[in-house]
Amino acid sequence: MNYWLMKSEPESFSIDDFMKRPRQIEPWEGVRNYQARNYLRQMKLGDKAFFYHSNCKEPGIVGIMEISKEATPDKTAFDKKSQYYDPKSLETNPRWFLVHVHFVAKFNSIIPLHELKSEPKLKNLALVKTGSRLSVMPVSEAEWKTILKMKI
DNA sequence: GCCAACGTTGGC
DNA sequence: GCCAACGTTGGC
Repeated sequence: MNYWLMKSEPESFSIDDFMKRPRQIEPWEGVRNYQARNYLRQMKLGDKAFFYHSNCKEPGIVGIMEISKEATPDKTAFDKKSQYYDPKSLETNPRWFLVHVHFVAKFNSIIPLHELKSEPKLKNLALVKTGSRLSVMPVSEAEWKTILKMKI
């Protein structure tokens, strides 16, 4: 099994929004970065991912989700009315992909970014490297376990 | 294929 | 809201 970390801005989609969804299966739309896209395409059914809140008052890891469907074309790229529309992504040759995820757990408390940064075992995690803007990134099994131990 | 200009991300 | 550090675009 592979492990991942995926960012979401809580103002558009938070862990609480995720919990409230009755079927709790969501398309992870709108990734428009090639490196992140390539990671999405590597994801396998049953892989687990940390849910990370970005661009907010308290950035950090807030829970866990699981990949419920492997990569398929992100159809919002074909939709002129979508904020994620990309005229260069053609239905005959899609540029952007998404995975579907389902909710697994919300942590009792956030693991804040500053704690992740101060943990030496996580120094290779893309998230804590200066200037990293990746919204989808791999997490090693060792890093996954380290982060789980940081929960209160 | 270089690289300046521009747009975006995301912590602070 | 600021702005550094990125990624992308497009002229040449």
